[in-house]
Amino acid sequence: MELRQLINRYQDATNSIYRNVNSMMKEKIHSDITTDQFATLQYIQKHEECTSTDIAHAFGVGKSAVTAQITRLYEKDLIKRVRDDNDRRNVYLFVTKKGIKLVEYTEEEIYAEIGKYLGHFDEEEITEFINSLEKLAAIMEQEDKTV
Amino acid sequence: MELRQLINRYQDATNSIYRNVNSMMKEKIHSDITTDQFATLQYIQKHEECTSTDIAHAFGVGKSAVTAQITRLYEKDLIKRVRDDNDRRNVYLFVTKKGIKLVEYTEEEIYAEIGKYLGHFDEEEITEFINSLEKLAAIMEQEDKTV
DNA sequence: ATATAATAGTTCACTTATTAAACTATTCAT
DNA sequence: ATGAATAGTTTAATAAGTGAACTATTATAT
Repeated sequence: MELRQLINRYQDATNSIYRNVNSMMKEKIHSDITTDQFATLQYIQKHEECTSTDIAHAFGVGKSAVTAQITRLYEKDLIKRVRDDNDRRNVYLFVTKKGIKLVEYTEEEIYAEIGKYLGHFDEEEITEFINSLEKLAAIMEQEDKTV
Repeated sequence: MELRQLINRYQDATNSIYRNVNSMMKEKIHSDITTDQFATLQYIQKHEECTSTDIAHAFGVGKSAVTAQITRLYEKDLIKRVRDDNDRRNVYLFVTKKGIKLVEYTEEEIYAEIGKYLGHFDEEEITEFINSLEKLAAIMEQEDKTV
């Protein structure tokens, strides 16, 4: 099997998955926030007390993009901004009660949906698959640093 | 292993891969077009004589988004729009010579890069991995239709 | 001790990508 | 021949991103 063909298959499959995950997420988010905003909210919930800079690194975007993003969440009362009194440059981010409710409810729905998909795979196939994904991710991160 | 954990691992890995692929593509596209624009250009090259509607379906976006997208490519002299004389509603899309050059050159670079990543996997692991990806994609497409 | 660097976050101006609705032009169907 | 359907575009709005300039604060180096 040729590299070129494998890459095309990889591209087609990941594009299709990406598109489907996105539209599924849109369906499951019963709120006026976008999938991007939900991803950021979810990140903040999983990394309480994180900063804008953390998010910028995690998502690979500039700080100004994050400011805009978290401002949208802030205006919807989904997150809190808490200035550090020891180092007043830092602003720590927290999810509000309203935000936690939204994340938890939406995650339930999304997990149920993904569970349905994964029902078509047996345990071994899933773990092998995720192991390969993680291996690929790790290689890419490394390759990035050495450049 | 719990579903929730598997999903988190899946999410983290795919996010990381998506981010890395994107930034790698940005590096490799030696032109003033975005990764989205390149993806559209690549699609047109692989599906010569396709229409805006085809692209809208393939990428899961509205027709007006595609009009905007292909207008950007058109203004950069990368594609041609050819009105069908038998059914003058249709506009068929073609990549110009300049566009073909850009796609071919960039694909070389991207394939070389991805080849480097895949060098860390053995043949069997890759095909298993891509098979699982395609299976997941197929399941999602189906699930979508039944809803 | 103070001037200079660095860091964290925000603002600003601009571009890209997207949506939904209204619109034009054309073809199909009864 | 009229009304419905289709293909594509335009328009107005929003979201998301960049990069540069800016504010405020802290660290460092002579």
